[in-house]
Amino acid sequence: MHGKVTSHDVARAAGVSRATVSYVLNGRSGQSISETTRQRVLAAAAKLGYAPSTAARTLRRGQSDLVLMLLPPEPLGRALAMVLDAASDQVERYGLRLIAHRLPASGGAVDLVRSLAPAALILTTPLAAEELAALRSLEVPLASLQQEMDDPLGPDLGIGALQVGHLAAAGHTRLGVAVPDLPGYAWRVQVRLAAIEHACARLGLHPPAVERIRLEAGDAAAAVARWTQGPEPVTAACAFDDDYAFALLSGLASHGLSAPADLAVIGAEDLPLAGLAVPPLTTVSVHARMLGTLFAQLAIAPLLGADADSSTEHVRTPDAAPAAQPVPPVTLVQRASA
Amino acid sequence: MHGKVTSHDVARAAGVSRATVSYVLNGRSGQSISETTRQRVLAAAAKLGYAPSTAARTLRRGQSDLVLMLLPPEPLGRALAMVLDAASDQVERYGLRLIAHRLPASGGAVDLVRSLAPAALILTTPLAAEELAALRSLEVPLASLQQEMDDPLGPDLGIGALQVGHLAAAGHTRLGVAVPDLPGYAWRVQVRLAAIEHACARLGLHPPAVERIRLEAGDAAAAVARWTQGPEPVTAACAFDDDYAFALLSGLASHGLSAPADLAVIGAEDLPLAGLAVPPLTTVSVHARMLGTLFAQLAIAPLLGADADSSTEHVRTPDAAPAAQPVPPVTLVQRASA
DNA sequence: CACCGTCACTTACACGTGTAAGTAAAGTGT
DNA sequence: ACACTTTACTTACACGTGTAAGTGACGGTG
Repeated sequence: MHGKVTSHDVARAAGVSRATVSYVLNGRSGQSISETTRQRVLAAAAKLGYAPSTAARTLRRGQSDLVLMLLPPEPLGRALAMVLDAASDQVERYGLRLIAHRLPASGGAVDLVRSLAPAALILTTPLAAEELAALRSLEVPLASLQQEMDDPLGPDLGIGALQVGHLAAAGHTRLGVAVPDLPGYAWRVQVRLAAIEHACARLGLHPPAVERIRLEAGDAAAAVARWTQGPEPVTAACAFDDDYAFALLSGLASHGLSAPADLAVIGAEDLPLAGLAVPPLTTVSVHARMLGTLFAQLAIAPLLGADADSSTEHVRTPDAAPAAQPVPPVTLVQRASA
Repeated sequence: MHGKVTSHDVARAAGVSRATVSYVLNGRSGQSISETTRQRVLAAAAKLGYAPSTAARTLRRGQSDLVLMLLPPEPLGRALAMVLDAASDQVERYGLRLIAHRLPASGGAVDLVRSLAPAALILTTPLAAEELAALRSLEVPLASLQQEMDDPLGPDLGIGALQVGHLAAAGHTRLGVAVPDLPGYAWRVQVRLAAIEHACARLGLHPPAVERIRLEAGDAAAAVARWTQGPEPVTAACAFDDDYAFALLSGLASHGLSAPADLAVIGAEDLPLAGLAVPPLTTVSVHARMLGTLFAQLAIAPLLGADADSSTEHVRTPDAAPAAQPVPPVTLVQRASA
């Protein structure tokens, strides 16, 4: 009952051959097993606490039952944490398991995937083009924020467009943008800025005034000062994050100003804290759980399609219908700050 | 260069036997290999892009090079995300890999560990006693927040004691505590409350007045009202989290009160936002990165000790000295709110 | 009674790796 | 010149699993 329990042990305990055990536990269709021995095997397996070795099973099948989620090198934000959560739930409905690995900045994703042989891959962080190409050539089903999301909503999920749209509808024409200047966030910042600039151009607004700040009152205050002074002041600002929106509110307060009168502020992510700010923060809510479910679905879909093939029929169909909902993954949450 | 590259392919390309490539790549000490063939093998492996199959290697060794970190069912907070980050860094210095798996509420940790055969285990979430016992009997090196941290600092890392100590030093004798009422946080809440109650008793304060609230302005305002009204009002409050501290500040504001005059408020976690609150939040900083490093070290240590044994000598010694620092993992950050 | 199909299994092999044991040639000591 | 160590490999096996192919026994049909 302790150390290692193999199917051989189960077979001996049940008084049958090892193959029989395998047939019983995997419910192979082509084979017929009498009900009595089937029960005997099941009982023996349960009693011994048998858990098949993923290593051996993976070696045999050429593919494991793990879905690998690659995380960005920077620490996870709340949104990504919930994506992980939801994806994990979804993946388990198919009898698979989700594991996450933080990708070091040095790369090495390809080797990991080669050696782990996961059933599917979920990318939540951008990769070098050649690394991505190498991954694709590995024939592992792959869902990527970088790529798959390119078409439907743009790689920033439409956050930038929603922010700009709301501010423009309120009559603002000169916008500011506050983003982190940390290297780890470079790609996401670039994507967001592109989306915001595109939206401004489409709506006929002036090009946005970008400020790269640290998450400190001083930095935020300086940015606010640069925006609000001068002949043609910025009247509204998009924050990269609710965190940065908080920083802007704090910066305003340190000048004796406040939102939305002196500067409208809109955040992104809808943190639990957003409603507690003074004034309550208008923000863009990211339905992270839904995104996670969607990602998992995208990654697993090819495995289901190949159900007819002999290679990957170990993927269970789920109990309840999962059906990725067509709800937009981001929505505006209007409060008082913009 | 595409699909699967096995050591057999490398051997053929280098014109040697498969065993030779294994000896070369694993740098076995007992064997002697001529420098010329060694280079030939290395070149062939690099050219073909060979990555050894973890499955086969794990099967052979009986133990994989993965360190498994089990995450709680609830979404990760910032602190835990940074623990993951740091642990991942530390583990990779030893040539191992860290993967994280979100533990479903239903359990099933034992089966996962049995089948994955990880080199070590890091628990960041409590398990049922019997499940923990089963894990321990698996002989996998295990570092657990639940257990290992019991002695040095108590399972709440000393956060509660630090909070109470600071408030007591400022002359407060009647304290309130604000904690979440979400079921997912039940264990952590219980641990924190125990620590706070213990600290209050030790310092001769009155037993704390506990309020279980949701992260909403209304709930927080009600809690503040119950504390501040009455014949013997609470004058200071410990929040479970900086999030809950923000909620308390918001609750105070909605009554026209403010910290620390009407109610001193102390948080925990030192979010980036903490310094941006009005007033800036006094809080307990958790050195999450250091904790992560420490955990990883704790988990890996048994593998290093067994270096003399033949079982697990594939763990590399790190390039730089890692040396878990004896710095306390939590420190007080005094700002204005308490 | 011979024949055939179905049932309920068992035997045998492959997956890719690490490593103990074997082997042939070259070097070394007396 | 012969034994004996050292060098530089190769051959062979085991890890635990999934599954194709094989094997009796049994039941039914001609």
